[in-house]
Amino acid sequence: MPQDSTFSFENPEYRATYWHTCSHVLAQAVKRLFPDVKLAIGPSIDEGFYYDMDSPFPFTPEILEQIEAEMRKICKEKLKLERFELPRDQATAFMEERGEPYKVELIHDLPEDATISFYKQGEFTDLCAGPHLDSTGRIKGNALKLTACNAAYWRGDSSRQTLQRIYGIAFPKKDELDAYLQRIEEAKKRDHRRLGKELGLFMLRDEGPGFPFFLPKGMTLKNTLLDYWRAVHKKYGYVEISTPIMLNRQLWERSGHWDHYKQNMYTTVIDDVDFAIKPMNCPGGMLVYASEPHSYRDLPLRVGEIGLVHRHELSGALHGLFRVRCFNQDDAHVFMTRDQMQDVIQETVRLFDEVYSVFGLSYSIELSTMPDDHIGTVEEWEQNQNILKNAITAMGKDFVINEGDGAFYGPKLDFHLSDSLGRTWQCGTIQLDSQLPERFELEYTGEDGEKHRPVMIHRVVLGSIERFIGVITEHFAGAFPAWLAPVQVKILPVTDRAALYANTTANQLDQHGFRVEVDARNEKIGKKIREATLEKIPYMLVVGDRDIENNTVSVRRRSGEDLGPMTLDSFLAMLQEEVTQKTIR
RNA sequence: GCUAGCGUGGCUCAAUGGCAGAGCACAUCACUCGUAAUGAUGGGGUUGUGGGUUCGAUUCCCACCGCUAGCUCCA
Repeated sequence: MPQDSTFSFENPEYRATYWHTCSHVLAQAVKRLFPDVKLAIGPSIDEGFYYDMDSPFPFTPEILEQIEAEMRKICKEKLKLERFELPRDQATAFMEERGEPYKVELIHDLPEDATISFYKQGEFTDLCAGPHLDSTGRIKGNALKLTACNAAYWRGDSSRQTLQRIYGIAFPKKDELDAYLQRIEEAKKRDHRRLGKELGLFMLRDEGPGFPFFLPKGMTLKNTLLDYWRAVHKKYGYVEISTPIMLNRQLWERSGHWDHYKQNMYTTVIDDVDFAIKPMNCPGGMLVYASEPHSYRDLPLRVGEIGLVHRHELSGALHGLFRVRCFNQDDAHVFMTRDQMQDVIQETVRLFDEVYSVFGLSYSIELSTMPDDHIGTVEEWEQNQNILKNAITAMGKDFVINEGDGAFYGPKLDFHLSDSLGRTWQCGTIQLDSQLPERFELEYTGEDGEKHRPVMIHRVVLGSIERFIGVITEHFAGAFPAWLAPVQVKILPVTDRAALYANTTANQLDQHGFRVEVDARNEKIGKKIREATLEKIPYMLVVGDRDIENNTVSVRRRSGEDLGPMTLDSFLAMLQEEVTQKTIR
């Protein structure tokens, strides 16, 4: 591939090609150093590349350095990459001869009419569809780094061979690699597990793996978030309920969870009857709907629930607040007639837009379609998928299709928010469901006086309150906007003489509903400022003799901005405005 | 669950087959100070848990628990 201006590293296709060729260089280096290692697959990914290999020994950091050095050599050798094709039987023989069983399996599984192509660079040849750079000399050896080595299952199947995956990253310039590594370091600093500990938000203990404890400051954050959630939902016409955490087996059989979700459910026996702790809120919600008759005039009926659910996740999947075994879903079920579906979905997306914009979070939408393990007919699924598609298309929103990833009861729209590490987290979801109303025989009386079956959506905006708190902790690097900050104002008396004035000021702020603390320790003002800044408290009020005399407070932001002395009333007005507007600064 | 690595005061981290240490935090005392760390003194640890090897284990070995990275799965 020629390296002219159309093939800049900014171009995603060129970048993928560059990284893909890097993965071949990686494989070549490993084969030179360790001929016994068997090669599996080695693609480019969003950030860099990897190669899966079957090795009789683990790749230690020292070995990775050796491999990296060999890769640099290969780049310097400027080996030409040459493509050639072979018919299936010759291709198989070629890889069998080289002792590459994984490649043989890949060839075997290629479609009948597939072109089987290879890329050769020096003594090394790999099965590959391409494309590739024209020479290993195109790769900048000193801007290349192997970043990790981890386990991966052959073909992503946990019942098959565990392979070792070597990850790498590469750029055309050394400073771009340095900037990338710098960015990873920065991201580590805002890891919500670290900040959660430093800021006293939550903790995890060996006694309850995956079951987070919320500490006073984290609880304030969570409650403030929920206050906002309730206000928004009230505006959009929702009512709120709460359903039990544990319900009997019969209910879960009726909902389908006992058959489709049991491996993730915590169960127990009470008075010889099987019970399950709810992994989802829907069945309880169905019982509430079914508890009284409904008219078409009530629809759409929007019923919200902050529901605590428990799911038995694999121990290796647990990750701070991002992946836990018990969490609160900001759930809601909207019951409606079939012809209200499009409107309700659009209204829900508008609600999502409103909420996400408050946090300054961007998202992308994924449409997940019928999985293998599903209930309901194919026609119904297609019809429902089209309703979702049409609703968002009409709003001018883009989406990608995630084939076969729907819930077992219906297709869904997933909203993926981006975090500071560039990872995306599924938070919001809108799931269409005509199955549960059927199973629970939900009804409403139509205009015609006849009984009809409603349809419903399950939807969450924040997804899991816990995960969302993790996401925004990283997003804001712990410096929450004033409306959310667990402590909004810290009052810092300069000397003991200002202690009384500090307390009076604190009381006034408290009476106006602000969250305030006083740092009355016998420490220098510099130290108090330093610590309040590290605690990421939005506003510091320094009060000393001068302020007492002039009846002022000296205002400083956590950013270091010194707003100077002002009356408490001016400060109150400023803070009130910032909190009401939910300003991000 | 799988593969690899890790587990030392509240936190961040040293050290060693032979008396377990530092900084921060905490407590006490002095200092009363105006925008990112005042000083001194002191208390605090069965080195994740249980076994084993050894004269002696925090260090070596085994099992279990938990954590980290990734795979798988997912809000």
